[in-house]
Amino acid sequence: MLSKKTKYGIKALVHLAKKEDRVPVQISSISKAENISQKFLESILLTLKKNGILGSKKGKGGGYYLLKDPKEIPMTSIMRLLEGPIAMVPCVSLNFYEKCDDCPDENACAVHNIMIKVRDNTLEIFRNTSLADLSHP
Amino acid sequence: MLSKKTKYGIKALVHLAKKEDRVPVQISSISKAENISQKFLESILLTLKKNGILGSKKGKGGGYYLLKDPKEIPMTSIMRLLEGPIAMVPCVSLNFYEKCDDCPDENACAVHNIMIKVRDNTLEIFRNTSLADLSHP
DNA sequence: CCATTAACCTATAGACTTAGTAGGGTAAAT
DNA sequence: ATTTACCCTACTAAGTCTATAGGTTAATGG
Repeated sequence: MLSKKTKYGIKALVHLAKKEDRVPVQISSISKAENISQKFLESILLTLKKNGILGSKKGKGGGYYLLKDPKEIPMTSIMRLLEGPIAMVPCVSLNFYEKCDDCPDENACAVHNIMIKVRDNTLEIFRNTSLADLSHP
Repeated sequence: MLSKKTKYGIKALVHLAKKEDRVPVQISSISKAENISQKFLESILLTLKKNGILGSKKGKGGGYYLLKDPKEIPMTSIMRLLEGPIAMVPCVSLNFYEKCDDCPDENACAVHNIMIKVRDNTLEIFRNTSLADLSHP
């Protein structure tokens, strides 16, 4: 299940991508338009900023804006940043790998093998979908 | 992320599917072979029994056994039973649908639309994978 | 018929995560 | 100087996950 954090984060990014110019948008503005708790959204936008997706400007007329072209922001980055691993099991995760305690041999594990398939499939979708694709469906 | 409940459940089912005959296998036996806490496994097998996947026999020589041919048990059933929805968001779930509080129009929602893609892809894999496929890789 | 075996059932608890809330501090425009 | 809005820390209520404990019921063997 996708966390609300990720869901809200994506919605906010799409909101920003839909603006043609790069004029800063205020948190309160996004929060109202997308029905997201302002304080919660604040923390989400902050992590997006710290990870190089968003820029911000303080003071009057300030707000958040995209640092890159929406075409250059793939879903994989957004998901890994907000949600964490894309794989359903840590032992098949590319970026967040962890060995299973109970599994003596990964290659012989039925769960492992099918979850690799699922991961590859999901990854393919996320790799081929950018923020730009999300913004004009 | 896949819960341990689901993971253990799949492992136990594969374990049973690998036995050629339908002789009952005891919880303790599966628990040892698969490195699963016995009591936890007990509750998992019980829900599999209540939902028509497994049969059981009490007393000496008792245990759990598959009720159907492994070919006839698709991953979709196992996943929905143990893990719940296959979709990443309730608003794109076929069997566990729920409307989002924050979303005025599902069809206009970017998250909704990409998650439908992911769901369809994952579903295709799970539909075309049976317990038999898991058991001889 | 009685002892043994193993499934069945209920309750509970510790650890962890989620989805926020509260409340202020800091920097930059005007 | 004052407004505006970003930035940060801490906390918490609720829920889920992963079990554990302990007793009950039913089948089998002698």
